[in-house]
Amino acid sequence: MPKITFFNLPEDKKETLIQAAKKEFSRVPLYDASITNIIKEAGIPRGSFYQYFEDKEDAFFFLLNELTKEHKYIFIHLLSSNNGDIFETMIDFFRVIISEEENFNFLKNTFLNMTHRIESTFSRSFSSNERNENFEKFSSFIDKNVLNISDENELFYVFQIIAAVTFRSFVDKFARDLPIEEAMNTYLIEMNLLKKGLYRDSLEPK
Amino acid sequence: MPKITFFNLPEDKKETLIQAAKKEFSRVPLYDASITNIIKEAGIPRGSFYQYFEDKEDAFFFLLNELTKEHKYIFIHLLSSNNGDIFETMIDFFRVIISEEENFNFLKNTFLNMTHRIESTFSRSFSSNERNENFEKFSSFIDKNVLNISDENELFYVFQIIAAVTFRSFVDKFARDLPIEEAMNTYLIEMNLLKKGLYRDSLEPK
DNA sequence: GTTTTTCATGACACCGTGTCATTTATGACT
DNA sequence: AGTCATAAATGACACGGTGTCATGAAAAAC
Repeated sequence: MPKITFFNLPEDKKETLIQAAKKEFSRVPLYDASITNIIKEAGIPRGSFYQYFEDKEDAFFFLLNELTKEHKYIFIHLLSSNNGDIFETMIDFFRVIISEEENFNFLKNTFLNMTHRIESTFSRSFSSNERNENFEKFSSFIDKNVLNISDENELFYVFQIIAAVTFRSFVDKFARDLPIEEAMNTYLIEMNLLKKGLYRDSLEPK
Repeated sequence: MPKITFFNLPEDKKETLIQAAKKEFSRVPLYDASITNIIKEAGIPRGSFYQYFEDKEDAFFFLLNELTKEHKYIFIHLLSSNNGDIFETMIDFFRVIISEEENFNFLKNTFLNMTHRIESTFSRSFSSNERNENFEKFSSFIDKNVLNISDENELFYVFQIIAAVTFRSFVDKFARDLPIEEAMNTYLIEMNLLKKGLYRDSLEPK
């Protein structure tokens, strides 16, 4: 978390700083980003940066968190407009994220360098890798009737699977610079395979 | 790829260097690793390191590639002993990898900092995110009768899905330091969900 | 208007990387 | 066994980036 000093900053200076950081993290991934570039862009002295943030990571995760909050809002909205259908929601959500122009390069750098720590932060937007408040909250919105689960417990694993495949699809989209429709087609195929299952039931062939 | 000079090295010196690098990359992930530590451990001057490798990454990916070759060998062996059943094979494979004592910390650091580049390298052991020779080769070993696919083309996506979920399970195991049996249980549950499908067919309720 | 707390600033110490000029080893050819 | 050419070894050093800290300015409190 940024230091209190950062939050006390006048709105415009804060915004300048945020934009400068965003620009640098859009240029290169976290580990290649340089504080020197950020302060040059923002026009502040080096010492000030450390007045506001612990370090480079602190600034990065602050931005990522902000972005994630927006995504979470979008996700909940979509879930409700799809009447709790998790698959339809994921498909809509996938399209929204890969269509974002504003954050394209930031997202690209982030997805292509998705450490576990980054993934955990990002996951908060639509699922979670731990059973926390978030999971409980989302869980209540989900239509469980259409899911092939025997108890509430299995829902957690269903989430995990969908999240894993979705993450991978994001990475693929950015890594291979797929056009939106091509990424969507692939994602749709994978979601359908997930729905119907990968295994053929030997009792009812075909 | 390491430079020719490295491969020309006498076997024992090469081995010393490999062990030193492995030790450093087991201590910390790629980006935190220091060449200084590696050369100190190996007892060679700084300049020599650059005689052998392009840089830190070069050494890391060399090690990762070596490890991946072993994994690939294990995977093919398991696939054959399971008569081409991809699910049984993955489950055996998962257990083998998380049980490795020798490379535990190296793997942990690698999985928790799985950039796209690292994932691509690692993927070569059991699948691939591109349709390359590897995929074709593995494809021929797979028993497609038990899979719920209509054509050879869908097999690729089935692979993608299984790989995504498996990766995520690896990361989870290392991130939460799960005991082997607990990680196995979770993995089994997820593989079963993948097999039977996440969606309930509304035409045949329950 | 004085004291106290908060914020701004940039020089600097520190550390790691990658380079390069110089030295040393190897070994082929005569 | 000497000359030459190629390959390998070496460590000092330049460069660049990070984080700190002492000092000064500003704001707020009283």
